[in-house]
Amino acid sequence: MSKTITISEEDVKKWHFNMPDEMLEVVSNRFKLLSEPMRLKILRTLCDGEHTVQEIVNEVSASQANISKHLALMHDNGVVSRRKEGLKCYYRITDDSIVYACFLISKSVVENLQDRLSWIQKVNNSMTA
Amino acid sequence: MSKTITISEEDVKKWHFNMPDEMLEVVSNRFKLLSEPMRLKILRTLCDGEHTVQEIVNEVSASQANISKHLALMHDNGVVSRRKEGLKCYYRITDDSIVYACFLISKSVVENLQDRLSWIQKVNNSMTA
DNA sequence: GATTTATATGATTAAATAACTATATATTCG
DNA sequence: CGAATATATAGTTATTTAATCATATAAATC
Repeated sequence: MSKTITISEEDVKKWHFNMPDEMLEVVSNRFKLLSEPMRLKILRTLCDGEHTVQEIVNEVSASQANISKHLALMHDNGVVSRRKEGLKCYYRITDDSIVYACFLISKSVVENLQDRLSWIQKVNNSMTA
Repeated sequence: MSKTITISEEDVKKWHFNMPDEMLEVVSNRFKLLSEPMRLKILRTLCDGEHTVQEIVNEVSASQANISKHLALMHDNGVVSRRKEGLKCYYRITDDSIVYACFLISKSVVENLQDRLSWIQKVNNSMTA
């Protein structure tokens, strides 16, 4: 039995009616947090559970300082949580809904690309016909 | 009967395993597109159907040039679609999954804020007790 | 065809920020 | 205590980009 998340059209209606400008600012910040490939790589790594900074550094091949800054930023914004054990520091994704959102956006992007592809193919067919 | 979208844990697992670096770049671009308050305001306006540029300008109170640029950017990326009728140009949201993602992210942000609030309240209670 | 209206586009400026280098902190072990 | 290891943090630089102003296109109306 798999955990699922369901969003209804009413939920979305609520979004559009209840969202004041100030809230949109906060939401846009969260989107900005997810708008860096490096941070998405980190999140992809953290998808299967907690990892140390070093493990992440090795996985995504970037400098330790860079990874630390990205982790600090995401931690400040509550996207990842931290647990210290001796010298090591374990990071994990705070809330799965972030990953769900990543999935949704990816899906949307792929659908866009497919739509364009089918147009190109139509044009291509009519040109080679 | 309401339209719903459902995401399972398996979907998310797929995300994390199938997502190559190049795809993460594309996904991060989509997130970047949603990381501007002004563009979220535009999308909030477009939630209830298509609107002309002027209608949007009036709704979000920004300059026409600014709105036009944001709309052009979102159109280039397939987030909004366009329909011209005489002098007027009607924009609409191409794919509802964008709005679903906005809802998910908003939900996540609100949950974060609530968690913090409950901590603050605990501390506050213990200090005033 | 000239004017008005709706939208788009170029150029400029100011602000945000990712990556890098160097350094600091903090914990473990000898 | 001193050395080694793991992580965090300043400071700098280069790049990106949102907003603005001015102008261009393009359709409708007189």
